[in-house]
Order: sequence, then C-alpha cells, then structure tokens
Amino acid sequence: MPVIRLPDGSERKFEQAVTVAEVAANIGAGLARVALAGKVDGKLVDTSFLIKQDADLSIITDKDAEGQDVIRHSAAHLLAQAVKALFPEAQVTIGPVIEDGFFYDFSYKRPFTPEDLQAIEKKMAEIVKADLKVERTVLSRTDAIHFFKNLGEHYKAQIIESIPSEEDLSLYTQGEFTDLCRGPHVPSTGKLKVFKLMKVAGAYWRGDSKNEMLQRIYGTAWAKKEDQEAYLHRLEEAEKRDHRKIGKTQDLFHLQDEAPGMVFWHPKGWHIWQVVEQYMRQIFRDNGYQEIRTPQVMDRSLWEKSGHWEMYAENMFTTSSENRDYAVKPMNCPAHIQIFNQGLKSYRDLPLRLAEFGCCHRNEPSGALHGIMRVRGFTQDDAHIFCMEEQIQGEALAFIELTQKVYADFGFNDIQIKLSTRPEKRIGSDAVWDRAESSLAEALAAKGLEYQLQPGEGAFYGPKIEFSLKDCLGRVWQCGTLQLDFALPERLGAEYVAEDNTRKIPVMLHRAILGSMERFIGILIEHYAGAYPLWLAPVQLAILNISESQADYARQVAEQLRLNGFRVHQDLRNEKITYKIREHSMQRLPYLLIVGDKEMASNLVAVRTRKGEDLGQMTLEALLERMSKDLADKGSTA
RNA sequence: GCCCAUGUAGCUCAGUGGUAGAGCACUCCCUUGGUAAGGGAGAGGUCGACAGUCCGAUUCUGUCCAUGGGCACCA
Repeated sequence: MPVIRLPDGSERKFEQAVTVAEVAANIGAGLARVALAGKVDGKLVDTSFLIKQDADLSIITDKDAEGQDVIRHSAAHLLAQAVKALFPEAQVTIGPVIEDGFFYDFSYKRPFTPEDLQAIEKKMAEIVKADLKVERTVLSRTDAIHFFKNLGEHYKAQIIESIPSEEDLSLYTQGEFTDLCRGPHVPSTGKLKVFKLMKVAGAYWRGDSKNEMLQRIYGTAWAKKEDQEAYLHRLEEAEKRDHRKIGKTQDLFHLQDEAPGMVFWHPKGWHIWQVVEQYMRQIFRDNGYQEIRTPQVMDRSLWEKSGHWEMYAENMFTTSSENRDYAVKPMNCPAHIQIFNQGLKSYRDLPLRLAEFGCCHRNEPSGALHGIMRVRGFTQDDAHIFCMEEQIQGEALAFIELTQKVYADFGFNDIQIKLSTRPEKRIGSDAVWDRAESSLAEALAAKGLEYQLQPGEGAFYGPKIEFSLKDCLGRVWQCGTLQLDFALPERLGAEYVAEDNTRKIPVMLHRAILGSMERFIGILIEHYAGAYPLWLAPVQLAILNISESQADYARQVAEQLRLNGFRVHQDLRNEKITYKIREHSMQRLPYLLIVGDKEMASNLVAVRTRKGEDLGQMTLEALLERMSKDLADKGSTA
C-alpha cells in the first residue's frame, strides 16, 4: 500500500505497487504522455520503475533539466541502434551525455563520412517513428559479459569486466538493439523528436593515446524544436565572435605557415597588447613587484640543473653554437632564480617578488595549436614570489584579491577556479603539503570563492590554484595560476639567511594573472566580440569629414584628440558619409565624429556612438570629458 | 602526435584533365555627398609545397606543410 508524496506536498495512496508511469496516469493523462522518467526519493528512474513502498516522487518531463539529460542519453542509444542497423560490423563502446548534447564512440573499420551521418540520421528518424518500447532488464555481471561477448561486442564486455563484480547490471533494449546502461531512459523511442548529428571525430578508446582510435559521432538533442533552433543559432552567433575571424576583419594579427603557433601582431592588435601590458605593469608597481628581464636562450647546463632538459625535452626548442647546446626558455622560473641568487639574500628581503613579461617558447604538439589561444611562442605576465613558508598564505590571499580586481577591470565575472592538490608522485613531506594546501584553500575561503577541488592534480613540486575563462564556444582556457614550488629553489641553489643566521631555502610561488598575453587577448576579443571598451580599443574614434572643404578642420580636431592621448583615425577620403559610417561601424569603433560645414562653422563635432546613437553636436571639451569617464570605468562600460 | 575535413586574388568563396572566375577590398576617373554600401574603368593569382600518372595536372594519385573540428597533451 504505497503512499506517494508529490512535489506539491499532496499524497496519493495505492492498493499495490505502482510504476512511475501509472502514478503519472493517475494524476492526469496529459502528464502520462509527457513523462520521461521519475525521481523516487531523489533517485532518477525509468517510468517503468515499480514503487513498492512509501516514497517521494516527482515526474520528470522535458521541462526538467534531468528530462533533457534523459532525452540526450536516450538519443545516444538511438544513434547506436541506427549505426548498428546500417553498419552491423561496428562495435559499440560508450555514449554519454555532454553539455548541449551527447556522443557515441564506435569501433569501425573506417571513419564515418558526412554522407554516413545523413544516412544514420535518417535511420534514427525511422526508429523514432516506429516508437519502439525501451525496456530495462537486469543481469548478473557474468551473464552480462556472456551476453555481449556473444553479440561480438568486445568493448562492452571489457567495460563490464572493469565494473566491481558484485554489482548487478542493467540493460536497455529497444527493438533489436540492447545496450549496457545505468539509465534511466525515455519509455519509448517516439519521445525523441528533436535531434541532430553534428560532427564526426576521432577519440581514443578509454581516453588513452596508446589505445586504438574510435569513431566518435557528436549529436545534439532537445525537448523542443525551438530549443534546438535556438541552440544552433547560438552556435552561429558564437562563431562570429571567434578571435581568429575578428583578428582578420579588424586587422589585429595573423599567423602563417612558416611560423606555426607564433603570432604576427599588426599595429592595431599591438595597441591592445600595449594597453594590456602597461596596465599590468602598473599593477606590478602598485603591488610590490619589481619588473625584470631575462634571456631567451640559455645553456643546456642550466636546464639540466632545473630538470627541464630531461623532463621537458620534447617541448623545448634547442639550438647549438660553438659546441655548446642551448634551449629557448619554455618558462621563466629558472632565470628568475638566477636573479634571486645574485647577492646574499636575508629573510628581511622576503617576500621578494620578481615580475617579467616573459616571452617563452614551447614546442606544443601540432594538434594542440588553436588560434592565439594555444601557441608555441607566447608572453606570460609572469612573476615569482620568493618567501618563507609562513608568508605563503598572505601572499596567496593578496594574489587572489589582485586577480579578482584585474579580471573585473577587464569585464570578466564568469571565472572558474580550481584547486589542485598533491599527486601520488611528489616531493616534500606530507606536513609541508598539508600546510601548503590549507594555505591555498583558506585563502580561497577567506575571499568566499567557490572552487572545484582536483585531488591529485597538483604538480609534483606543489599544489596550485587555477583561474579559467571561457571562449566564445564554451571552451575553457586556463589563464591565472598560483603554484607553490618546494623543489626548484633547492635544485637551483636559492637560499637566504634566516633570523637565526642559518641558510634556508625559500618557497617559490609561480603566479600569473592573465596567463599568456596572447591567450588573454584572444579571450578579450571574443568576450567583447570586437567591441572593446574605450580604454582597450585600438582605434578609439574616427573623424569623418563630409566633404573636402572640412579636411583641415578634421585634421585639427584629430590632432587635438591625439594630444589628449587618444587613438584617432582620420578618414578624409572622397567617399559619401554614409559609406564611411558604415565602414567604421563595422569596425566597431567606440565613437565616430562627423564634421561638416555646420560643425566647422561653430567649432563643434557631431558624435555618434558605437550603438548607433546620435549624440548630436558638442564641443571637443565635452567629448573629452565623456571619454575620460569611459576610460576610468574600464571594462564596466562595455 | 592521432582521426576526419579543408587549402584557388588582400578578404569571402565559385569552378575546370587543355595554365582560372564572382562579390567586396585596392588604383584611377566622375561625383563634394549630412549618419550603415553613388557610378564607371583598371590592376591583381606558380590554384599550399614537392613528386608521380598523362601529350597535357590547379583538377587524378602519393608524400609533406599549414589551418579547422575532435582526441591525446598543456610539468
């Protein structure tokens, strides 16, 4: 006699055990039709799940987030069924739900083609139309292994073999297709109306590059057609923000075959760089850092001492001359320690903060390169803080505060934070790790920041905090980082004289806020979709004359603006004003100044904003005042 | 590095076994025009690189390079 409690607090009594579907039908026929799954005492189950005793139940429909996941998970099965129907030799592996969709990995003798995708999609539609019932059965682990081995599905059998032996396994069957799955799934394939296969890709079996490569098919699935259309539209819009596209249309930078992963910065792109660099330079000055500059190329012996020659060899560019081997620096830390090591340091000198816009080169795998986000030659806003162990927490706290301020100035508020703790292979005592990890965790907690804990993901030399930002397509890029290092100072012989007159090894904190200038500018471009706030805009305003006779006046105004420190473009071409406005609007300049005979006569400028708003005529002074306010607001004006 | 796709004018892209075309941009001419494209003419390409097949290759085949999407990597 189960009593079912619904989310609204009401209760329904049943004479005997009931399924979720039956409860839904009992509530209403409409609900029964749209029920995709149920949540019984917080656990997600199929609509066929039999409730034997009193329970809390909510019926999951496509309006719930869980409902959407159920749809996507079932769509993955639908995909697998269609592939098996068309390509019986293909073996199934895994097919999870991901953000906005799903994928399924197959092992097949050849890659799937775009034409295959079309055929598969068509087959999926047929299966949906057939509205096959999706049924759950439970098998013992041994029986399940036999079942899949008999089917010739060796990958599935392998997956089951890696599941703890005492667990029973659930299988889902729709038509002639059966897959191992925890579930839950939609009650029948007819519920899957809105889906689209997106792309094919290679992916390693079990995510290990030593294993064979599988054929992965990505798809998206939604409850409603409008949702899918909105999603596809969102993708299109996001692509318009792509920093590679904007980099070209705004003439910011380019990459070319002869220098893979290395950026040619054009004048406008370099303007953005300069603004960012000067801003960070001021941040350094205001926060107790001293800027330095170290060599690009250093002798092999230094890299052997630091361990890079052995550990990082395949990522370093090397060169040789007169029987000496050199490496182009992949990071700045060893060089910074060289500066620390010059002259005897006292505990009174600590914390010593050395900063450098350090240009580094890493020979990244060719497949990893991505626009200016992942490059081989890049510049870090790098700094190393040499301090005593008891100073770690204070430095961490100050760094986190500073990072937040900088990100806010650039207009970012969606920041992901991760804390990575001790890996299995590490140096340093557990006591030191305990203190180091808790210093970082406490610093984050003190700022009330939420973060994701990544146990075991720290570097062998110390724990770290990572700050990541998203690109236009939701890909996450690490920017800021704070890493504790108990190893390198010792390896490279850094020491200081402590209060008790003994020699001690300082702790080193590696830290960067932007990460790499290249990556950060790439993210800025996408974040603002090329419409930068005034302080960052490479060209802040253009002055357009209506006809030839105002050219000199336009030049004078431009000169006045330049004298006030603004980046002005003067467009005196013999073109119609509408044509010039269109062109500069598409370049997304913050302000356009239009001068004709009227403005010239009254010594004014007509101002148009990037949004297309006509501010009318004003004096240059009024404009300068308005713009200096924009500048002071930095990122919050976007 | 691995799988797939792509590489033609400055940009966006058509196209073909007989050495190429559009739109925009560029140059010149006409137009001096008041808030998102005025008109005309001209110039511009080793068809990513190198091999092979063929009488002949930008087109077919192979290798390489680069880019794009994934995977792996990102101490």
